[in-house]
Amino acid sequence: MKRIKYKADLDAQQLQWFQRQVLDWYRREGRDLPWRKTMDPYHIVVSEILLHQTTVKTVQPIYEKFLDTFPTIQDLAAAPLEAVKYITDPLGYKVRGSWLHQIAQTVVNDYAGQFPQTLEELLALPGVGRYTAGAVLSFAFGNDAPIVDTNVNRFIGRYFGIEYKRTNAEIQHQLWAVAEAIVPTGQAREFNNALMDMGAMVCTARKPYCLVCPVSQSCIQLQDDGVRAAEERVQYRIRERAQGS
DNA sequence: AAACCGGGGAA
DNA sequence: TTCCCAGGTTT
Repeated sequence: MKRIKYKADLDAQQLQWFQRQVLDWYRREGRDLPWRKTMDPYHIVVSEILLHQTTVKTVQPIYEKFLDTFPTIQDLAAAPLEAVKYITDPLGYKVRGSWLHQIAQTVVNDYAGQFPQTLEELLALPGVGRYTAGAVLSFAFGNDAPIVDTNVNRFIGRYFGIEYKRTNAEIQHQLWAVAEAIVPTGQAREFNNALMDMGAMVCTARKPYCLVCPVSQSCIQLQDDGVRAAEERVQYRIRERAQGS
């Protein structure tokens, strides 16, 4: 795989290989998470907003408690804001409780309880940016919509040789363009989850597990780091394993 | 483009 | 202690 900046740089053959490797790995090693058992857009939105800058482990019990307390979007819309914040505030970023409350009221009052299914309408909801909108479109509605969260940002940034740590507009545009170009037709739900799990479990922020990465052989970042860095990375993980996780 | 919001876990 | 976490909004 060559270093790419635009989707025109993608080689169709190599892209197909990449998609296959990532999907196969996901079917073997992917995480089984509560919000992956549903396609209800209400459940998806709740999970995604709770997951903003918040770890999966921290969110899981809160997610269960939230839906247990507000089983339907009508329940959430009718609840007092304080009851919502009581559950969500302990996570930090305390504005998220009111975001969810407002979203519920908007969907119930303006959309007859049915979530909007267009990018534009979703982006108009409070607390819903490009990532969350893409998550709803792909996870709930099965659209071939891309997502770029911190995991995807890092994984495809490294693999395709994009300077993912820089936050300027051009880099972000490139990452989104690549994320959109690599989604396999009709498989966005599974593939987007796979990309996130790769970022969370293999292509980690610190000390990535290149040793067990299914696409390491064509990773630009690994090539740039060189053989010596790659070897050190492997040795680090071997020592770690010897000490017993 | 940079600041801001935040508690919690891992290194 | 620092770094990082399924981001988005405001300045």
